[in-house]
Amino acid sequence: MATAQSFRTHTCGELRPEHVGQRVTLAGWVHRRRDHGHLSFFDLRDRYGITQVVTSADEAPAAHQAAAESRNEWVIQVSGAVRHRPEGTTNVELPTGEVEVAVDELTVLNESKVPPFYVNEEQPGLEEALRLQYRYLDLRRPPMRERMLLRARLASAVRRELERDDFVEIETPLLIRSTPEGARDFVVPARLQPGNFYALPQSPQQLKQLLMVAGYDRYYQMAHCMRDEDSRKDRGPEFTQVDIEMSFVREEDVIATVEAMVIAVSREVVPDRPIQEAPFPRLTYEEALVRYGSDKPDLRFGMPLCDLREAVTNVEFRVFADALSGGGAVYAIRAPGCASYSRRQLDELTDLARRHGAGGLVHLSVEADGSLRGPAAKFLGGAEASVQAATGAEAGDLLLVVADSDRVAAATALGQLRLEMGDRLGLRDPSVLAYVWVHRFPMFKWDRDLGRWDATHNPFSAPVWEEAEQMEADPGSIHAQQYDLALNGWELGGGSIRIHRRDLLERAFALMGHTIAGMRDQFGALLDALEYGAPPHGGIAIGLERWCALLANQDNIREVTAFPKTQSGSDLMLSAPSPIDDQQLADLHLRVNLED
RNA sequence: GGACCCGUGGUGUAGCGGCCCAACAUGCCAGCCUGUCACGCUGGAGAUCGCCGGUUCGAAUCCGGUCGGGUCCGCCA
Repeated sequence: MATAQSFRTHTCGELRPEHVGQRVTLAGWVHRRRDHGHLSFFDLRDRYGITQVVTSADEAPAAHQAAAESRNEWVIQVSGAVRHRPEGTTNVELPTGEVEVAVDELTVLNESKVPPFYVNEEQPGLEEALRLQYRYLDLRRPPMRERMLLRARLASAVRRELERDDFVEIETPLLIRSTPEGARDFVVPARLQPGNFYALPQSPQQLKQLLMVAGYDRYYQMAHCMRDEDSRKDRGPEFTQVDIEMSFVREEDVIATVEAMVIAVSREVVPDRPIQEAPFPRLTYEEALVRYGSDKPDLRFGMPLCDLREAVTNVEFRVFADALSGGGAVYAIRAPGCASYSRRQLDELTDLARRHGAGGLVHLSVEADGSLRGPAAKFLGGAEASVQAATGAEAGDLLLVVADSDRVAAATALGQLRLEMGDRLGLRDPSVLAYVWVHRFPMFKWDRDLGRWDATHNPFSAPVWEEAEQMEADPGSIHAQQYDLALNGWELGGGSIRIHRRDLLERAFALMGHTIAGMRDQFGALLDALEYGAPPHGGIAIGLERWCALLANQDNIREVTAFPKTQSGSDLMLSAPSPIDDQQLADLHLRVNLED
């Protein structure tokens, strides 16, 4: 309950029958007015709710006159007695719906222009650009307000859980050093050091590891991070991560600690959303890839990928044979009851598969007599039965098959089709929270463009200790102590046990083509620190906006961000970015070159 | 860097070569209305169809470009 103030005695979400008879003062926005001439009703709104206030020409002529002149979104202050609404006129939709305020005094605190969109109604088709331009009005709208309050409760619950568990919040700087690893940096010119630049953090990765060396063995922070990369609905140029790091822990310990926090927070913040499975299931990266075609699988539904290698091994169909002989794979999913899909629907699915890297899509309908129908059916030779056995297909089902000489490409393309079919068949229950850990990622992947091995995740991640010796001998075979947390098909966060010994970190970096001098230059502080008693440590970072969006059942992080950027990085309200004037440029020793 | 979709009174939509100096709903303004809660009734104002150029006798409608927004690939953890 908010502290009492002189402007108001109560909020607009507060009054109940127990207040009847009291004289109260409320202040808020005119949400909607219903003017009956001699009697008028106002819904008065603030962030706590809506209360109906009434003016009457007979009882309070001056207030009634002021009410008649008031308009939506004006800010007014009203005083009067709380009374029961007459029999049969209560509003069960409103928590305050049993009472109303009989206004005897109305003060207009500020007028409002007619807003560019409805503040008092949901408007599904409303142009997002307009909402962003007038974000302060958009944020007034109850659904947006609920999401902002949910986000606040989420962050608050996270803090409470972590602090209860002895974590300390430590802020790290926003002006740090640029490193070429990872995403492109946002950069800030250093006025006092002409020609030099700070970078804004992509994450406080090195700093939190240094805090471990410093002995703050349980650190967390609501860390603002910036990455100068193209936006998506689940990522923007700036975001907040729940950044966590712990010392004297193994992978088990971090997972257990974070999982307990996530469960407690979820139950507190969205008590009506069931957690599908707790303890959270754990999949290795390999299992996730092979069963769901994703390293962030949506476990709310089944429809697993089926490996058709055995089933089609003797089939002469070129698409399959080439994929298999090329070291690839043939995977299928079974879409129950979709055998009657139209040409158009199948084309859409084929297009989706292609967009996600598949060469094409083979579709087979299971006929009533058990035979398979489809353009590729005639090439299957005698393999129909084995394909059906491998997929469990029954009459009326649709089989979607992707073959590729790159097994990861085949699986991920089909993984996208799985999600699409999950949507089309309504299998992705919007109420359920299906958290899942994915771990044991390959430590390195071969980067064809760079011609060298590169870290699959964060370059500071430790290898599985028992595998570390083979690092140089067979980089592709070893795994990182890396774990991602996924929720309903989104990557919520990721972390790892870090390398805490300098020699091992140098070996890992060397493998990725770094020279000793280059390492010293970019990561000197961390390398040095590892020589001063760095404890074994590891952590995780959870994307707050993604988590919040999922808890709010939104599929876009802008819906849980107060002032988001557009896809092209603009702030439509502030008109940022913008040019700066010549004097500012001169102070920063910068010259703008807009050629090419 | 690329692909696709969207852009018509304040807002959301319809119109997709002449019947459109543009229709509907809502909002807005005015009048009436003493129990409404998307109050109701009556009347009124309001857009040259994102912008530029082209095709055509004729363009909101077709074509090209451009700007803004979105989704996706690349990128990004």
